[in-house]
Amino acid sequence: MTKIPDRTIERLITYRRLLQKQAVEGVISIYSHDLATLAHVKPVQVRRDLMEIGFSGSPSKGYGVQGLLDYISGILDMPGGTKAALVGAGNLGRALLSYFNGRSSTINVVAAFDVDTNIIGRVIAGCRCYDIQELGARAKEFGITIGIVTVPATQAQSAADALVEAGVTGILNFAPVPLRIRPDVYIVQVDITRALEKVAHFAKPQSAKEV
Amino acid sequence: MTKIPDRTIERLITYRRLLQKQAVEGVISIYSHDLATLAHVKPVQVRRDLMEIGFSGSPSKGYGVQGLLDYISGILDMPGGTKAALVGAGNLGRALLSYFNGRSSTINVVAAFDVDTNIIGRVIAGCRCYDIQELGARAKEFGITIGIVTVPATQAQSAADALVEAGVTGILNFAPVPLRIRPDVYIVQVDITRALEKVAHFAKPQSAKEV
DNA sequence: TACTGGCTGTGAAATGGTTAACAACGTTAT
DNA sequence: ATAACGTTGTTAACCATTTCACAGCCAGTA
Repeated sequence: MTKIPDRTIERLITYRRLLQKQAVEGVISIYSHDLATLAHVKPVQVRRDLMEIGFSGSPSKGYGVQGLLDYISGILDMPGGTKAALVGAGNLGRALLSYFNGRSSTINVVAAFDVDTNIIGRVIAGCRCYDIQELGARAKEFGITIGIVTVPATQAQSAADALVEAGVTGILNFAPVPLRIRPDVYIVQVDITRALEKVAHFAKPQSAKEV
Repeated sequence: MTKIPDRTIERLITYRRLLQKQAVEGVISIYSHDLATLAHVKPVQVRRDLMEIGFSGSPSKGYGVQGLLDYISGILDMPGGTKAALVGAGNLGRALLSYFNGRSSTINVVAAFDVDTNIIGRVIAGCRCYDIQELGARAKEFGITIGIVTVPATQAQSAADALVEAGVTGILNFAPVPLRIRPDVYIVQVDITRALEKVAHFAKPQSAKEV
């Protein structure tokens, strides 16, 4: 199979979430048109995405919900699940721990790490917080493959370096700093300050009717 | 001025952040090459972005740091600053309140709203939490123009509707649900669960050497 | 002054992603 | 059985964005 584009993967994740809801509501099959409406995209986009991954529907029936769900999960998920580590158990880190935990059955945040001795040893959302020094050892122990960075900007690069050193192959970075990392480690930057500033800009009255 | 592309705005926000750091370090002027390195983009991308907004540098001197900073801020910021409301003062909402507060001088989260009577009345990061019923009144009182949605998925749509009703022109949505809103209200979706799943997918060993 | 080097500014090409348009097909109704 | 309908699968056109390639310019140098 050729490489699936980044944007398509994002939409597949959205489709899966919507399909899960449809499945529990007892929907057996769904048209590209309906899935598109739910996902806020055009029907042809849905059909193209499913073509991309090689999933076929049938005319007059649409796509089988359960079949499509399993098919997408087969593409997205790591068999056996994914174990993640969170580095930086401050306000944001702890909130994300609670947020992520139990939301996905296939991705589990199994350990948190920090430098603050007040936090080390605590258990947050069923997840123990260790000294950052132990990252390498615990990563091996738990089989951690991805890392979540929620430290202050000044420490983001070294946190990322430590994660790479510990063998992770993907990093979710919440610090507002572009990370410099080996190209074989996949990075997703979630820049919430930038997102807020973006909203502020486009919400300006001018941006709609600029001269 | 013609409309500035979405992606360009995102980069301008990044440039500004990097330039601020350079400015305090005493850097007077900077080449597209250097700014590009800091932002993890190509030099030509920087030059094209600055061309897009009509800012000129000089050969052999590069771009004036302070001048560029002011120029970008003039484009991005609302004169007089932007007031935001946060709806949903749960774990994530409270963490974001602390995170945003004091980070930007031009965007202030001035009020939080929730339905939980245990939370209403509390002050988090210098920001009082009101009953969601008061949203309309407080929005006018404080001059709120953008909203941040951090409620559970099931209530995201109604929270967004309430914000639009209260007159906001932009929404930053953290709930994993595509919002259906008037097209003149600008929405930025920050889907952290999707971001995590995306990392998990691309961190799969297979995704590099798929059959 | 005339020359050189390295930078900016920008038309043009390339790339990546989205949308239009339509052929092929299964289901239903006649 | 077959015609009509509405859907899928897909090619080709389209659009936005990025990148290339190079002209124009400014400072420094002989």
